[in-house]
Amino acid sequence: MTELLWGKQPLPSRGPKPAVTLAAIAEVGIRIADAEGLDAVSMQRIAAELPVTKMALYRYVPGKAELVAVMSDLAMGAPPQRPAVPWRTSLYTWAMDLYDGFLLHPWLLQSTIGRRLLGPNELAWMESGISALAGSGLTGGEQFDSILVITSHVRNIAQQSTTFPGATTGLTEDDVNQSLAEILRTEAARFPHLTAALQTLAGSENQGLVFGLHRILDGLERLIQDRG
Amino acid sequence: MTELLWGKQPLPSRGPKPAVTLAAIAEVGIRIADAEGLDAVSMQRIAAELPVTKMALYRYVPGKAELVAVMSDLAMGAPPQRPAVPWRTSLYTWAMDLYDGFLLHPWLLQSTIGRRLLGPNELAWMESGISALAGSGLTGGEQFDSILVITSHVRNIAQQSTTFPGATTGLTEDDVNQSLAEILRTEAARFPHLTAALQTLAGSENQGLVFGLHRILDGLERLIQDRG
DNA sequence: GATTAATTGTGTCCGCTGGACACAGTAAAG
DNA sequence: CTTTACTGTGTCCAGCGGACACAATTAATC
Repeated sequence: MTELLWGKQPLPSRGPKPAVTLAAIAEVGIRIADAEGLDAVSMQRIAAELPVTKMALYRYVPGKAELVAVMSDLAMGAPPQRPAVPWRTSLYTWAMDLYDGFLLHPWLLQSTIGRRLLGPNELAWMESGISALAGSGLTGGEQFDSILVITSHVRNIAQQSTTFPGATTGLTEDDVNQSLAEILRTEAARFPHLTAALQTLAGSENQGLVFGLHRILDGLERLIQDRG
Repeated sequence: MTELLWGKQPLPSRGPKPAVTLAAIAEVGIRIADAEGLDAVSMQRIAAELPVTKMALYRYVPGKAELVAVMSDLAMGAPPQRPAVPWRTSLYTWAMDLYDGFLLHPWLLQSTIGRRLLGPNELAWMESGISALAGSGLTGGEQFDSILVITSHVRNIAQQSTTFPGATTGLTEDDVNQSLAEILRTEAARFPHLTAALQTLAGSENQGLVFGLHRILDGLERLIQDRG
């Protein structure tokens, strides 16, 4: 599996030339996932857009799970190179870059959950985030935990804001709000603080993203200052 | 759908008595998901543990997605009642309670992602979290965003720490670490800061959870103090 | 050059999934 | 007693991931 992700496949000597490549297979999968969601990606579907049949794909990848892992690391891409700036600015930009990536390939939110082996691009993203905190005085573990908190936040905001084909329930944000309003019309007594909070809700684009990001960075700042 | 989640089903007058109930169906689903993961939950499987056939289930629920939604809100349960304490302590406990819930039913991490209609229990959790910030001086939107950040963090930590049947790739944390160590043995030059951070990594149980939680709460504290 | 061994692509088959649909049985209202 | 509403069952379908045997192709070896 690690060999697949890192492209360290020993190329065979004998036998017919392969008709396709793992990268080409993954790219087709990415195209389908981008257009119709991760659920639309099936071995049949991928093979249909290549000059091979479904079963031929299993010569390049052991199973669908592994293929999705390869697709994910490929779609993630390398993190943008940014000039060296203070850690706070650097992490802010890093988070925004990450957010952009998730908007570009929303299915990554599905495919990169839970414990998994890390590919070169995902590791490069980690390296990029960690490097911002390299001279901060935090321990290695704290650096990891810090970028983990930021990643979690970015992920969940992206998950909420994006409406990507196939994966969600097909509900618009208005549907949810309308359902909530209807419920609170009859059950407001059970949820007083929630009802009150909804009165003063002025939703603007990306507000949740920057709000949470600033709170996390404020918290990190306090820790770093206490250390220094 | 809202009627399903909130149990507002108009009970019919004529016709045969239903052999089961929606709640009973959902409970069987929860038992299966707890034991074997969400992927093991199928209509066949549920029906096999009930005195009905698969197709009879569709008399109680329109489809599997809706059933999972009902299961989720039911398994979530009501948030524990806690005594009134300062907002910071209250949110800390709230986050820990949430974490415990996710460990109890790990599949909730799968089933409660993305935009969805809210059931009574999930709404009660929100109410409980919001109420901690009711007198803090934050706006309603800020209160929402605050508990959203905390929820994101708790979710992602739970996702990482739990090894629940069927859903994950079946990798242990050692597998991941070993793969990482092997990669860095040959590719350390590409990931210098990451390699350095790994040197001073002292992983202890729940460290990531409390670390991130304190950073977020520190950030909120600063905002609240600035307001007051 | 002929033979052997390794590798690729194909076709067939399987169990499983969610769900559509027609139909028979049951209970209450008229 | 008839009508009406409702429940449960059996059959059928397309699609999924994948196991497996088999033919075709190519390079290394004798």
